[in-house]
Amino acid sequence: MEDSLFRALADPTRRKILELLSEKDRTAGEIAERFPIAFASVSHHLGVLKGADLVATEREGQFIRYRLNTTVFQELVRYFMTRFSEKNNA
Amino acid sequence: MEDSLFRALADPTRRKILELLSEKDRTAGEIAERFPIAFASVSHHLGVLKGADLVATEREGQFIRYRLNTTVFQELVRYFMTRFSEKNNA
DNA sequence: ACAACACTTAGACAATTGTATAAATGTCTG
DNA sequence: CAGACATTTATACAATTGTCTAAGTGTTGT
Repeated sequence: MEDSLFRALADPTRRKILELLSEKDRTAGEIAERFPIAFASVSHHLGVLKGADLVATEREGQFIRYRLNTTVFQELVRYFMTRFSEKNNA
Repeated sequence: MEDSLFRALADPTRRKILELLSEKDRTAGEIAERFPIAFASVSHHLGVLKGADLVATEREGQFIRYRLNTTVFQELVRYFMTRFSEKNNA
């Protein structure tokens, strides 16, 4: 498991971004307008999420659309389940 | 989901400690001797893990025994599965 | 080519964090 | 109770991080 992955998840703004993306894919601007911080700061967070491979991007004209990389989340769930969680949960 | 939880998981030393505890419960000293950093530093990490409720402690004479709190890991797995992971994984 | 728009990158700064050493707390045994 | 042992807490400091403003890159339309 990559260190960058856990570091990326450590920030609440980034987790909020991931939750927004779990609803549907969104452009950088659509994401940024949801937060009280500067667009550039959100862009920085998006870069961190991308560096951790938690999201992927696709250019759409002027826009850049972000989407969740569900594969990484599956690996994460597997990591926690196999190592730390007891086997008998509902 | 608590912010402290994700912050606690962000450090590689702390994740290593959790992996050690997933094998079996251990005292602070048994954990500390596995790392190249000062005992006090490991103790600090243990405090962070405890603050995030990822571990629990029990005094045993002079020793303090640490154990994994598997409940929190189960909640974590559920958080990731319901929000982020697609449903059709093996 | 130019201007407007969408977004990222660079540079600076304050806040947080990981580590160290030193001091403190708690427990056991003679 | 004194001394040894196990561990935590206090304090300090360098490294990392989140945020900002300003500048840069890429795309569209005139």
